[in-house]
Amino acid sequence: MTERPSAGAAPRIHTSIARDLGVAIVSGQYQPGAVLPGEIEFSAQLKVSRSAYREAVRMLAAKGLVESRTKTGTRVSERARWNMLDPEVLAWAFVNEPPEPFVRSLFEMRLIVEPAAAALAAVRRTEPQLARMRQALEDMGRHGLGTPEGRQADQDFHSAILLATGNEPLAALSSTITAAVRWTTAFKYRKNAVPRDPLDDHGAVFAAIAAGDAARAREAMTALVSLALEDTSTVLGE
Amino acid sequence: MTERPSAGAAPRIHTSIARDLGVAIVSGQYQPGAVLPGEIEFSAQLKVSRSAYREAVRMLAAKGLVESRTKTGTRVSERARWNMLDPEVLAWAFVNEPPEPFVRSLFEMRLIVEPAAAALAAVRRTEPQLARMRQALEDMGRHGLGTPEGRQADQDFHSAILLATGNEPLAALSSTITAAVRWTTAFKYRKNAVPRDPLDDHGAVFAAIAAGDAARAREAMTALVSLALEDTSTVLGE
DNA sequence: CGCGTCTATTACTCAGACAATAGAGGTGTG
DNA sequence: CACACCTCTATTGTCTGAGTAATAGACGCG
Repeated sequence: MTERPSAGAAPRIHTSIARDLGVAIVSGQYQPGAVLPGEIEFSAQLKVSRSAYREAVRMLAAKGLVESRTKTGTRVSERARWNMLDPEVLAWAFVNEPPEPFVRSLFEMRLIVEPAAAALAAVRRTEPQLARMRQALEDMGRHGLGTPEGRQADQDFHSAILLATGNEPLAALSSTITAAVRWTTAFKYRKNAVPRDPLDDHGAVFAAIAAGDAARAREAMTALVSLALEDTSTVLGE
Repeated sequence: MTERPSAGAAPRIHTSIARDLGVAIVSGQYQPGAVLPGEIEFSAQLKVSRSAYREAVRMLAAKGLVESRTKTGTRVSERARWNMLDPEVLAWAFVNEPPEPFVRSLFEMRLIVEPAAAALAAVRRTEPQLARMRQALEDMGRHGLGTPEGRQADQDFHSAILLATGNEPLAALSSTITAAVRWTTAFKYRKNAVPRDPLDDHGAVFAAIAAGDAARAREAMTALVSLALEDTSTVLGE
């Protein structure tokens, strides 16, 4: 991308409060249906002003995690209302170790979306988009997935494909899927389970997209995600 | 669902401000990169307090529509950062007539996600989930898509299938897809283009899921969405 | 012409008050 | 005793006004 994601942003209190509360909620520390302490009490407890606390709650409400009503208070929404596709919510889910079925669900979603996206991208990709995939692939090879640069390149590769579908809602899944890629990859390396080098898999996808071969792109991407799931499964202890 | 969606909620100022601004942004009234007027000026212009205005901005920021930084001000984010899968953002996009390629993209996404979801649901659905689909189907038949009740039943049907995949991230797409269903259906009827009765298509999907036949469920759902796209296409003037 | 410094602008944070709402519990009436 | 209605209170919502912190851009210096 054109700018670094986590640089230059000063730490704002309402943001960090939202993050802390969000993590607590998605990790089950506050169960759905539970009501948070009142604004005055809770904001005092957190040592912040009521305004800052309220802004944090508004952010969580915008992501579907909580609902506020007068007199009733602010309560954690039922899980079905959570916006799990929101990149931030997904990131919060990976702060603590997420439950194994959840990780599996993410791969299942990737297995549905990414092969189809690769097929579309094979037909619609523009030259600059292709160049971006090539660049990402090259960076992956140079740095390896052990380095932050390499992982960034991995995410860029997947993101570029979704972007190349020319489908805005699909592209919106890009941030979700790259987040999933990021956390699962980091997860694997945290466990010191060094997997196969996935460079060949990525290369096959790229070749198919470059050739404009939709069917082959779909197959190659299916293989890629399946193998990534296998790698992760061994780490999850199956 | 267990509760009415739009009932019992008192109109809160920050919510309506967020809605108005959100609509203005997604409809292109504020271009990406444009900076909004300063907090003090803009809140005065909107005749609300700074707190209410700020809470509205926090909500928009949580959905990726704007970014605030000191000195720079609050500016509209680039479209790629927008969380188009957020149900509210999607709803805002349909307040004004959305561009035709966007509607088409939504159907393209549904064509990717829903058949796969139907296939999963055919294998994993529980008896209560099946009952909910049956109920929704029945309601659709009784009320017809011309009535709000019938449309609600249509959404419930699609929602129930996504829920029955047992995949939480996929289920999160439920609110997005039902929103898409809702607006495109309303759109068709607004144009007085009364389409075929889609009840048979839905019935075929249900039968396949009830029978546990994943392949047939996938095909039936593909047919359903394709036909819905055709109906919408004629309205869009092709 | 490059680079550090200064300043003005902007969002951010805080504090305290009042309004509006909804639930609880009491009250009156049949 | 049952039930509808009313009041009362706790909680979020809204407003005002002030002060703080960060930073983009101007400015001056080497």
